[in-house]
Amino acid sequence: MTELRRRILELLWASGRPTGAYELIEAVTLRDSRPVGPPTVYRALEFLMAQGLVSRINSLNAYVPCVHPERDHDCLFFICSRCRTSVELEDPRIGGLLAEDAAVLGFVATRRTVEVEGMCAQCAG
Amino acid sequence: MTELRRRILELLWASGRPTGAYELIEAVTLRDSRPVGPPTVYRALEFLMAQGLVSRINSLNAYVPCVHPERDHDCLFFICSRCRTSVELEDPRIGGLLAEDAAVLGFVATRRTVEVEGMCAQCAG
DNA sequence: AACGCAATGTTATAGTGTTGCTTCACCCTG
DNA sequence: CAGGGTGAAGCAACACTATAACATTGCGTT
Repeated sequence: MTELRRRILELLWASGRPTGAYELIEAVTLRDSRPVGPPTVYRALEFLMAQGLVSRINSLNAYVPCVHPERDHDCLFFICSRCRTSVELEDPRIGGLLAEDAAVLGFVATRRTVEVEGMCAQCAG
Repeated sequence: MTELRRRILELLWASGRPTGAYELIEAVTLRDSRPVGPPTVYRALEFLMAQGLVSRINSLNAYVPCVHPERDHDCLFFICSRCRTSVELEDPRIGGLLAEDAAVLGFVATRRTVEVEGMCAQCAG
């Protein structure tokens, strides 16, 4: 864990919502008062994802800090289209069903993406 | 359903694997011997998705024809990283669990993305 | 000092998607 | 048939997301 990587993780936590790579580039550039290129940030994100500290939300092209880095993440995301927040949840039953379906197909799974878009409780009123 | 939209749907079926928008642009351009711009293809894809005839695979930025356009699609995708094919499956139990989890959060779901990456039976040997 | 290695910097470019506006074809109505 | 409305498609430019290729830095080891 290096300075840059820690910084990006902090920025993600501080942001409180899924954050795009270019937003992070801008934020790091501002905070450190020096230009940071895309590859630098993408590499840091790649590292953080490999550690399970960050997840990518495919339907938004954005990144979020992972709530429970310690465990294997079976996590699903609920993404509010209104306020742009996301909630991460753990539901092992879903992983179980996916594993079951994969087994039927003879499919060897390596990664899962489960994302639900809609309106959060706050925004739905 | 217009000529262009039908053509794009045919190309997707013919391709047999998740296909990127720019691949489709190229294919239509070749087949019709005239240049087709991105907006044209993206609009057609949007239409086809609205009809439930096509789904977008977020983790690949690619599009696939939907296997069962008639039903509400609760579908999940198993995507082979080796041969680049994808298999669509229907498992209502997953939709059920997601609805349950959403209800706990007070979340009003509108769209789901469930994608599993790995190796298909053929490629896994 | 010389080397090896991992992380980061730099520049350019590839890939994906959208905006805004125009043009076309068709259908409807008078 | 003329005029007007509508939805689709054409077109140019641009915005956003991500990667390639190569150079540099810094640090630990020998």
